[in-house]
Amino acid sequence: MNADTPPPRRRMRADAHRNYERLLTEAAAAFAEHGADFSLEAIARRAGVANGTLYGHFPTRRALLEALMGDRMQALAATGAELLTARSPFDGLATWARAAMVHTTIYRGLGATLMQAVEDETSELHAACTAVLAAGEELLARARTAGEVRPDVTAPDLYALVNAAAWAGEQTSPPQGERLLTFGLEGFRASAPDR
Amino acid sequence: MNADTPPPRRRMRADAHRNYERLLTEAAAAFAEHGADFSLEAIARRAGVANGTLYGHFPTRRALLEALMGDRMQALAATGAELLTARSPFDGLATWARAAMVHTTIYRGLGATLMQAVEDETSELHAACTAVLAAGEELLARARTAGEVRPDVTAPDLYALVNAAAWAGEQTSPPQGERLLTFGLEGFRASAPDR
DNA sequence: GAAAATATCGAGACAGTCTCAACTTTGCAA
DNA sequence: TTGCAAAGTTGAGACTGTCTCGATATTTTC
Repeated sequence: MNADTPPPRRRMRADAHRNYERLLTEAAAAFAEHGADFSLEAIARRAGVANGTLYGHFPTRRALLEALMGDRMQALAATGAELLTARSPFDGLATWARAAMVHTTIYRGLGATLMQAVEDETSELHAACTAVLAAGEELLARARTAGEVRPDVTAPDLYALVNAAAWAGEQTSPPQGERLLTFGLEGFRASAPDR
Repeated sequence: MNADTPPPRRRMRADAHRNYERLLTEAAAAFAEHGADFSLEAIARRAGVANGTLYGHFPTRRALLEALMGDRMQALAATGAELLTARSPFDGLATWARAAMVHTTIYRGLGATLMQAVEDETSELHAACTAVLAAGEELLARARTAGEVRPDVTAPDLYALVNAAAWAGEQTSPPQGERLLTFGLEGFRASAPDR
């Protein structure tokens, strides 16, 4: 994954590219196993590189997380677009929301970063977040038009719900994210469908 | 607040009690201003005490937070009991949930501690959490009986919702906790009231 | 194949958590 | 009142983590 991505504008030196990839790989493994707060120093060590090298490629933890999440976010947006053709607009929305929650849960503690990225225009992830938000908005719009969700539910509401549910799931021992998400989605529903 | 609370079993030495109170006061101020992650070292300094003294009284950050929250939690439980007489059971529940969210928001980043405390039987706060959960359950039960909430909504669901909404509010720049809480509560509502 | 450009290295400054042996203060009992 | 054991405090220091930067090494380019 993320095989040939030279992130800055000009081409990277061969050794630099190697280290860059190695760092991403190790970071992904470490974050998946220990959460998004795992020591950067330890990641550099695991990647067989001095910590200065890590900071050279990724000035902040967020930059590293963002490099890791970019593709994933785009994929999530794409999934959203596919679900636009779901039989029931509401179900499409709900399915997507669940996928988004799984996505957030990939690294424990990731939610906060994702919430910040959406508001911070300078974030590498901002474009990806915008795409995700747009995907959410399309799903919402369709459900709204079908009279299946309340007219005042916004894409940021959906985004916040997904991340908050993921957060709650991380805090509870039989993870409670699913339940919270379900209730929240029910709350989005227009009160009297038709029957 | 918390004027005369000798927390351990045997009476505390006068100077120890003084320091204990001083630490609580400074910690409350610092956490309120800078969030629950504020440096313990700095709190000790502000309290005019060596950091070893702080650790002597509060072995962990959580212990300090717990000492700070105990009374507050009990008060929240009491508020719940009062709201049992609200005109509409659902409104009583909703009002209480909002109060609980404000309560969680007292220190930025507190939510995680509160979520852990409810599950950890060894926590100082566990009893207080249980009281809060019980208060929530009573409000839920009343609303359930009145047919105003779904039968499958539990007190832990309510607790998780409140804390998750508080968390979300901390992450968003016009705080979105209120909205999320509202949607969640709507999701708790029984589908077809009567009209 | 050597200069220029680009990366890496790792020591060290800094901040935070937490511990512990030496020291000080308090309260009680004679 | 005194004095001493118990209780409490102190602050240096071990440790972990973040982040920077001058010296050094590797690649690329011509």
